[in-house]
Amino acid sequence: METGGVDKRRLYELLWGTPGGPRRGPRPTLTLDAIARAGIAIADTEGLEGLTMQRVAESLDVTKMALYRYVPGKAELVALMLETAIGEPPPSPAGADWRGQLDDWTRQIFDRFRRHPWAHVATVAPRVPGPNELAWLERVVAALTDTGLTGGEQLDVAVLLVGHARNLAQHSAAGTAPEQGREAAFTVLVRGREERFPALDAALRSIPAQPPGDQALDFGLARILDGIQTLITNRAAASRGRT
Amino acid sequence: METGGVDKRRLYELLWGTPGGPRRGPRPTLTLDAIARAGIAIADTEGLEGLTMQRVAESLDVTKMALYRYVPGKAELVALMLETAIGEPPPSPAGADWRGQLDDWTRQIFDRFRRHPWAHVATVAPRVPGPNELAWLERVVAALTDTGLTGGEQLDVAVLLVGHARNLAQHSAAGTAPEQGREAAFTVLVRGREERFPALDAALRSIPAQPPGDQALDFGLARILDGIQTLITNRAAASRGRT
DNA sequence: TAGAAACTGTGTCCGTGGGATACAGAGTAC
DNA sequence: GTACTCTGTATCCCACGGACACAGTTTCTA
Repeated sequence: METGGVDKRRLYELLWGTPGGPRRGPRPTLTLDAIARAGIAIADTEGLEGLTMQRVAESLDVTKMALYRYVPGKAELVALMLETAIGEPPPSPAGADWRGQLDDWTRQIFDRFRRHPWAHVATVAPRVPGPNELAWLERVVAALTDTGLTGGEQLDVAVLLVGHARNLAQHSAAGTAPEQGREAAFTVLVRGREERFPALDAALRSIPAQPPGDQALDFGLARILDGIQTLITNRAAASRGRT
Repeated sequence: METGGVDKRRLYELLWGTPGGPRRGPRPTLTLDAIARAGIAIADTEGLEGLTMQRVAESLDVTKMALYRYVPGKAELVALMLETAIGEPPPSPAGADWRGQLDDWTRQIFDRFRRHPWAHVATVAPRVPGPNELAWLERVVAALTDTGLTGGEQLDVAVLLVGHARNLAQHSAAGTAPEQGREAAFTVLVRGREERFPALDAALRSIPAQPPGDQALDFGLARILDGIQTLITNRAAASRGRT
């Protein structure tokens, strides 16, 4: 249960360390990558609660304790899984402006989070970011270079976008459940209590059916990008006015 | 460890049920509210990992198993804690337009999430919303009535805002740690690898010092509200053009 | 070429935490 | 007063994370 204590020193080595030269002793039968992928496979289907050192070991045909030769503990394993699951960022769309790049970026990372629902939980606690995670961040900042935004604002945009993608991926994963989306649950709860939630009742009634795709992702992303657009435009205007 | 299985039937009764009439047998020594508050006190200081049925029971001077007379399990306890910790939504600011209301709403719920960092984790899994949670949602939808947005869009706005507040509350809580904010950690990692993360390096260099307050919250919130503003304006213009 | 050193995988053990179950006492309805 | 029902408790079980000592294997060195 002790998933809170993370050995930062060893975790850094795990994420950023190089394979290293020849070593003495018997050859390792496993690799960090194989362990991470085995863990990802389990967590993808059963969630982080179903992720057990025992089960990871079983799927690799080793004993539970053998894993501890590679990974300090479960918390570090999850961190490694996260870095592997996110992977390297895909190439930016060629010839796109900042808006096109950020739009694509957000959908790409949304896709990663949706494929690995446990990643949301894994990213809640403050953590040591891995190379892939920093590479994704680099993309956002690079897209915003020369837009007039400060460095801090560029990072704020990244926080805003990844937060939205992560949040909506969670909703999307929840919608996969047989309960047919959150709106249905809301409707059931509001029914019979319309006088207590009048606006909510009206809103729910106006929704024709379960919207198919990632409508909430699109909606929020468009609002956010519009808002950034406004800032860039206003700042450029102010800058021109000052000179 | 079995925190995944939630008894929806009993959870609904727990959150929405009425106290009920006189019962036979000895009087209960505890109340649901007292249990929830005891759990909140523990989780606020030690996180959900430190929340143990044993510890909750100890702080109430009862046996661990006594709690199971009130709560089906730990998962349901956390759900009850969440509903209690969020509480009823505060009154809307008088005379504010939709933007003022949503701005205030977001900061209020941000405050709740910041005071109870475990709430982020507790809201990851799909769950049965309680009366307080629905009341908060009602506020957003009510604020957006008569803005021209559809019911679905009003809900999307709520998702967007609560996601942002929750996301930033997590960052804020992480900043409370002695590590002095995430930017510092990024800087350390980027140092020596500037050729790999050039844009990120430039952005980090341009940040003078740790910004004091909730700058990222303000930034994202302003962008989101600007984006909603744009949508409302454009739709109103289109509507006028059509008539 | 023979240790010696270092590393890997394993078996065993422990602490902790969630939860089931059976039971004794307390309070209420008839 | 008696039967019924509800409460709190004591005891038990199992799953899981992790420590530790040991045996086997490979490589470096004398």
